[in-house]
Formats: sequence, structure tokens, C-alpha cells
Amino acid sequence: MSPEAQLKLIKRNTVEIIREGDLLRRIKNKGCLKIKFGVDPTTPDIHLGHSVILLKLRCFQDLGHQVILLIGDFTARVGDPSGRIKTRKPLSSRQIMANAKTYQHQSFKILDPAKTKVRFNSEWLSRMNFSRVLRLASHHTVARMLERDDFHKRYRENYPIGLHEFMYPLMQAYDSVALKADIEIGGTDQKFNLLLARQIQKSYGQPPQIIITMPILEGTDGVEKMSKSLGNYIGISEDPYEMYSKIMSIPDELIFRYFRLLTDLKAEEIGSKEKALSKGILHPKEAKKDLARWIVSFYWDTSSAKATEDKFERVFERGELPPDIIYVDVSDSVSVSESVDARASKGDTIWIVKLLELTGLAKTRSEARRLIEGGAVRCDGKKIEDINVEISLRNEHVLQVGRRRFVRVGKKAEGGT
RNA sequence: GGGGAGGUGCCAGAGUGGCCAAAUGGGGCGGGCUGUAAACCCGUUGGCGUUGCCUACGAUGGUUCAAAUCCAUCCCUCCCCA
Repeated sequence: MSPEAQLKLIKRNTVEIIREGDLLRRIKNKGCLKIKFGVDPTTPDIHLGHSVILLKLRCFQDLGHQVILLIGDFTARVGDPSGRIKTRKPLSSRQIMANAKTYQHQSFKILDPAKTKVRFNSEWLSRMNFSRVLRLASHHTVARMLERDDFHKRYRENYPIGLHEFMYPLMQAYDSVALKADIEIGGTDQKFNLLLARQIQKSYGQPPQIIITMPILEGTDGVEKMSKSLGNYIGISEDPYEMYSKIMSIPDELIFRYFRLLTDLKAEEIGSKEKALSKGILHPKEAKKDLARWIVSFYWDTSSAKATEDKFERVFERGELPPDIIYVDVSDSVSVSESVDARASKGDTIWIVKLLELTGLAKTRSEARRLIEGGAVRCDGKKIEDINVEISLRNEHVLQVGRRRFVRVGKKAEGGT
């Protein structure tokens, strides 16, 4: 593909490319470029927010370039201060390695493993001695470090900044030196770090990398960026139904942003959907279902997407029971049941509050009580009004908490103790 | 090294001897409305078979009939000066 045509594909969805001219020139001169993407293995789960970048990397791979997935196993000991108001807790190296492995595994849902090189920055960073660290640090100033938005904010608001945190951007920059990266890609929140790497590369006599920033995807709340710690994320390894449901719960305003950033649909196609929606021809819910179906098909397959949609329609559009309610056998617990209360000593019944806790529908008994008091609990479709209800276990029951959480309970084994 | 200010629930932030499981806001959860969207309204938000009991306001110990609140020591953070 011609360099110009490549550039056009690469540019799609990017926020900024510094510098575009360099990129074009490098494609012309080198052909195959090394694209670095740094991964922070502090959280193991990849979500759709990450996938915005991973999809772009996939695009590079399809154009014949080489992707380097850089696992920041060493830097994870510091933790990226980006956007943080607090210093991060360092993880154990065992935890980091485990996360890194999961990360790799998940990223291959998008990336082509054959065209992905995985590297760990402990390879070079752990071997840096103090004099080399000093040399690296001498290339940057405190004033400029404090220009970084999050540092600036923390400094101004009297929050602590660990000195080691200042090293984080430098380490990340040095990774680019070690890898001789042609391009580094990251979210817009990484711009400072990405730019710093250019400067450091120059100090080390290397041509500065081209940097590409990608938009930060909003999470299911539609406001904050998608992240696990905020609990507004959609993981790419979540089961299809979970994934589908979460997509259906995003605010309408996000539908087309998701379409653009997360699907391969042609811009014109997305545009025409958008037009149809604003004219009232297309119901937002239908547009969202299209989106959900597309995404689930991408990360799983079309048949599970279809099955998931059926289930969704059944449960939420028609109010029927889902086809695959998880079954919990509570026989053991029944026998152990503290039959302090005479009512419970019949042996074949179980207190509803306890049952909710056992099935995991409530984390604690107090929570179970609250749910019942709030009118959220149903047994076989009938609302539970009384906190003291004993559920007979001679038959199987369907327990429901809220609108979408179901569990079948029963007693299977004969013996027990 | 010297001086000063602080550490409260998931977060922010009141409370300075009993009326405090701790105001208020945010977030979460649940209910209503709906398209499982948003907005809005209501309830709830430490544990426990719960008109009561237990554990909790940085940590430990003390004063007191009674401590988030007073005292001592320790740990941590911030500011100013050097």
C-alpha cells in the first residue's frame, strides 16, 4: 500500500500525530516501522478503553509494521502517576508477572501474535546503575516536570509527590531509547510522557519517535474515562452477555463515539446511522443493539452475539426468565443451618436472608435484609415482603434480586450430614 | 534542624466529652418512571436471626460513669523558615 494511503488509514480516529510529515517520510524510507505501546501491568483486565489503541496497533500490523508490546514490569513498581491524585501502591513482582501474562493473552484477541514482539522493561531498567540514572535524569528539569498537569495539580494542592514518581516519565522515555522506537502510541493522557521520550531520544543521539495519541474512551457512565477502578468498564474478556448488557447501558450520546472508536464500520455507514437516529427513523435502542451485537461478535463470535441478544430481548424486553440461570446447591448449608430458632429446625427450610448470602446475591446478611426491605427480592416471581420468611427446599426455586440477577437454588444431595 | 497545620465511613467533608454508627454532598445499591439510556423522584449505604448487641473516627496506652472529641507516646502528610 502506498505510504499516503497508509497514512490515511493510520490517521483515522487519532487525536494528534507528532509529526505527520515525519511519519510519512519514515514509512517511505524504512518501510517497516517499530511501534511501541507501553502496558502497565498493574491491572490485569483489558477493557474497551485499551482496545481503542490496540485496534490502531492492529491496523499497523495489517500494514506490515511491527508492534512492540512493552510490558512495564519494572515501571509498575513505581506506578504511573498519570492522572492520579495519590501515590500508587507498588505491586509484588509475582502479581505483576501474572498480570502481564493475562494482559498478553487478552491483547491477542485483537493483535496478531505473529506480528507482535513482547518485551519487558526490567530487561534494561533493572540493570541501570546510579550513574546511568543520573545521566538520564540530567536531561530534564524539575520545572518542566512540574509542568505536567497531574504533578502540577498535586503540587499546588499540597498532595505528596514521591521523588521516585518523577522518575516514571524518564523511565518510560528511556524505554523508547532502548527499543529505538519509531513510533509510540498512547492515550491523550500520555502526551507528556510521549513527548518527553522524544526529547530524551534526542539526548541519546536517536531520531525522536513519532507520537500518536488516541482518544480516551468514556466508560459506561458516559463521563469518566473507562477504568477498572472506577467500575465503569467493559472488559474484552467478559462473557458475551455481560458485555452486551453493559453496552446497552451506556448513555445514548456515546453510541456513535463507540461505533467510531471500537468498530471497523465505514465512516459513511456510521454517519448514515447517526442521521437516521436524529431524524427519528432509527430508535436509539436499536442503534445500541447494533453496536452491542457488533462488539460481542468481534470479541467472541456471531453466534454468541446472536444468543446473547435473544437472551437480552427475552429478559428485558419481554420480562421472561433468562435461559441459563446459575444453579446453587445449598444442601450442605441446610444441614449446618444454625437451627437456633425453633422455626428453622424443620431441616428442610432455610431463612431467606441466609439464602441470599449463600447464593452470593448479597454480600452480607445486612445487605440481604436491606434488599428485602427495599422490595428488590423475589422468589419464584413473588416479592418477598417478610424478612423472616423460610424457604422450603423441597422444590427448586428461582431467586431474583433487582431486575437482572437470578439464581436457581435447590437441594440435590440426599446424604449430607 | 526550628516553627505551624492536619490524619474521620468508598470519596469529599462536618463534628472538639454523653443527644454519634457519626451532619451534608458525591458515588454505590435498590424502588418508581423508561428504551436495563439520560434526566427526575423516593429509599438505602459497618456487622450481627437487628426494638438490642458488637466493631469503628491514623496506631498504642491513659484520664473519665462516659472519648472521634481530653492527655501521653508513636507513625504518616502538608505548609513556612533553615
